[in-house]
Amino acid sequence: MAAEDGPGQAQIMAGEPGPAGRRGGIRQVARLAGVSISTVSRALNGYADVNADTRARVAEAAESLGYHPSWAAATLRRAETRTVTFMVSKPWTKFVDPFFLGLLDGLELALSAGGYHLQVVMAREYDREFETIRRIVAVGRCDALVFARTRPVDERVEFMKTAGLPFATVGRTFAGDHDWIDRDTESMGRMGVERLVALGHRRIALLSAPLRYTYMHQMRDGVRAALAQAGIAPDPAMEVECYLSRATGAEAVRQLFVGRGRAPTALLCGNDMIAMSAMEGLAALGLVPGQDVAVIGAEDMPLSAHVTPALTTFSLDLEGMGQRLGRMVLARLAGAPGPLQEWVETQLVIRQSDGPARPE
Amino acid sequence: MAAEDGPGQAQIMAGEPGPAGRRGGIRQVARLAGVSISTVSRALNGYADVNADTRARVAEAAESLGYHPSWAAATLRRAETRTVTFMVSKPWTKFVDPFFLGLLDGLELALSAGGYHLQVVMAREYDREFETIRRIVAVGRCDALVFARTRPVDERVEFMKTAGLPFATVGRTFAGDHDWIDRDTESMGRMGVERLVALGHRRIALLSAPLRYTYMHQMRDGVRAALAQAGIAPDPAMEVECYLSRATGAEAVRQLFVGRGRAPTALLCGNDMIAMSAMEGLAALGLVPGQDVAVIGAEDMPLSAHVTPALTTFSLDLEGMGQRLGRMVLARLAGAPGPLQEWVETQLVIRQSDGPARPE
DNA sequence: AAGCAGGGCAAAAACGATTTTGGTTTCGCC
DNA sequence: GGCGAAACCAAAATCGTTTTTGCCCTGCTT
Repeated sequence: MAAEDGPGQAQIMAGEPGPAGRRGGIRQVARLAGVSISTVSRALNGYADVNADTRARVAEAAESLGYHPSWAAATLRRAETRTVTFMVSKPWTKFVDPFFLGLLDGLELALSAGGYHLQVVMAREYDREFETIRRIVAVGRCDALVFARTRPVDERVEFMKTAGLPFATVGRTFAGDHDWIDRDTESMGRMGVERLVALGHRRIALLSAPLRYTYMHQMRDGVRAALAQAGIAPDPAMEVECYLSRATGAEAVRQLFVGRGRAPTALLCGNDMIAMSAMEGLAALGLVPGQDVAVIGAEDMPLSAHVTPALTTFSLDLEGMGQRLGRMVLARLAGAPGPLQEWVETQLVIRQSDGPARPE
Repeated sequence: MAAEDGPGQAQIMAGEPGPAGRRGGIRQVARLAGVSISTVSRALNGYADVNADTRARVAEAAESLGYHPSWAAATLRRAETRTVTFMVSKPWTKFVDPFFLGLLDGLELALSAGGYHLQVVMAREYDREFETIRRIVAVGRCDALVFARTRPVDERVEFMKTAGLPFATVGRTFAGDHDWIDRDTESMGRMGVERLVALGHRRIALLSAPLRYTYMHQMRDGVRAALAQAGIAPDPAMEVECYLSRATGAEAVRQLFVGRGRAPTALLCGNDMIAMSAMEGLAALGLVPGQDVAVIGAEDMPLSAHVTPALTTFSLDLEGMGQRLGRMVLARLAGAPGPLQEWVETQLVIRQSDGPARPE
C-alpha cells in the first residue's frame, strides 16, 4: 500500500519539498497513495470509476501533502480557466464610486458557488481599457469577462461580440443584444419626477450625469415622459449635463439659478455625487436644500444618509444584483441559448432633501 | 521564405482559425514566418541570438495573426506567472473605503511598467481571507501577494512568512520584519494634537478607529506622546474606540458629551468616516463643529472637502504610495536582500472643521 | 467451463509554450 | 585553403495536469 523506497525514488523525493504550497505536485500524491497519477486526478475531480477506498486514500494523501493542482497546468490541459474577470474602468478608480464594491461582493459569491473564481483587473484609461480587453481575450486568462459603464454605442461590446469570449455587462447598450443586467433607470427618472410633481413642483431640473453612459439616456427618457404626462412643457434649459469634476453639481446650480428668470424649484440628479455637490451649491447661494429647493439623488451612496439634509435618493440591492449577474454568467458558461438579460428594480428612499414646493 | 503548402499542413491550417484570439498559437506564427517555433519564442521574448530580419518577420507574423502566447502554457513552463495579487478584505468591500482605489491605481502603474500584471481578489470574510491566502499560495496563480489592514499580530503575515511566496503589506505589524509600506501614522497623531494645542485646546479626545489595526496603535502613541509633551495629563475617558457602524462617530460624541462633567473641546478622529459621523453627532446636540468643537479627521476622503464645515484632515498621495509599493514588490521579485520597508509622509490639510478653543 | 461485461486502475498522449542542446552555416584569420 | 568561432536556427525535452486508451481481473451468465 505504501510507496516503496527505491534509491531512485529517494532521489526524487529529495527533489522538491519546495518552499511550501508548491511541494510535490500530483506525482507525490500518487506515490503516497500508492496509485498512478491519473487515478489521483480522477479521484480528486470526482470521476465515477474510482473505488471509494482509493478515493479516500488519495484524498488523505493530498490533504497531508497540502496538495492543490497547479492552476496553470490544469488550465492548459483542460483549456478552461474557471475564472471570470471583472474589468474596472478608470472613472471608478479615480472617484469613489461605491457602486461596484457591493456588486463585486455579490458577483464573487455567486461565482464561487459555481466553482469559478473572480478576478478583477484595472484599466487605467479608456483607451487602455480597450487594449486591456484585447489582451484578456487573446491571452486566455479567463472564461468570461464582465464590465460596466456601458455606453449607448459601446465599442467594447462590439469587440466582444466578435471575440468569441463570453461576456456580460452591467448596463445595456442601445442595441442591447448581448448579456446584460441593468437598473431600471427609466423608471427612476419617472418616479423621481412623479414624486416631485406630487409635492407640487412644476419647474424640475435634471442634473444629469454624463450622457455618454447609456443609463443617463434611459433616466432622461423617464424624466421627459413623466414631465409630459404631468403636462409640463419640456424646457431644454432645465437639463444640465454634469461631469465628474469635484464641483459637478454646484456648477450646474450656479448655471441654473444665477441670472435667470425662472429658476427650478426641484433638482433631480443623475447620481448622489452630483446631488451632494448641488446641495453645497445651493447652500452657497443661501438656499436651503429640502426647504427652498427639493433635491433627489440616485445610487444611494453610504454617506448620502449622513449629509444634511439627508439625501432622498434611489437605492438598489447591489449585492443581490451582483449575485444575479454571477448566476447569469454561470448560465452563459453552461451554454444557455440566446441573450440573457435582467432588470433590477430600484426604490426611492425618502429622506429630507426633497420637500414640498413653496407657494409662490 | 513562405511556408510550403503540403496537404498535411493544409489539414493543420484548417484546424483552428478558432473563435478569435486563440487562433493558432505559436505554431501558426512559426509557419507564417517560415521559422521554427523555438525561434518564434526567442524572437518574441527578446533574446539576443536571433537575426534582426528574422525577428522582424516573426513580429510581423505574430501581429498579423493576433498572436499572444497562452498564459497558462508560458506560466507552466517558466514557473512564474508575472502576476501580483492584491487581496481586498471584507471591510473594504462593505464600506466605501476609497483608500485602496488610488493605491491600486499606482500599484498597477508600477507593476505594469515592470512587465507584471495586477490582479485583485476579494475575500469576503476575515476567516475566508485566510483561506483565500492559502489557496493563492498553493495554487500558484501569482508570484507575489499584497494585502493591507494589518494587525499588530497578524496571522496572515505569519503564514506568509512560512509560505515561501513573496509578499508585502500596506501597514506594518508590531514585529514588522517583512516587506511593508506604511503611513507615518504616529506623526499624524502627533501633528493633530500639536495643531489643536496650538489652537488653545486642552481637552482633546481621540475617536480612534478599531485598535485591532496596527495603524491605530501608532496614531494613539503619537497622540499620547504629544499630549504628554504639552503637559496634558492622560485621561482614559478621552479615548473612545469607534467601530464601523453607520453612526460610528456620533455614538462616541454622545458618550463624550452627554451627562459628563468636562466634555472635550476637540476631537481627533481615526478616519474621515468617524469624523463626519462625529460632526453629525455634534450637530444633533446643537453644537457647531469647527466653532464649538474642533474636529480633525484622517485619510482625506473625496467627500471630506465637501461637507459643512469642510473637514480638516490628513491627506496622502495614495497613487504615489501605490507606485512605491509596486516598485518595492518588483525589487523583491528581482531578489532584493533583506526586508524592504518604506514610510510615506502625510500632510495636514487645514479646512474649516478645526477652530480655536472657546475661552471658557 | 468458457465467455463476457464492466469496474478499477496504469500507461501514455495531449495542452502550448520556454529552454536546452546541438547542428549548420557563415565569416574571419592565419 | 583549412580551422575555429560566432551567429543563427531546428529539434527535442520539459513544465504538471487532464483525458484517452486499454489492460487486468473479478464475477456472473450460459
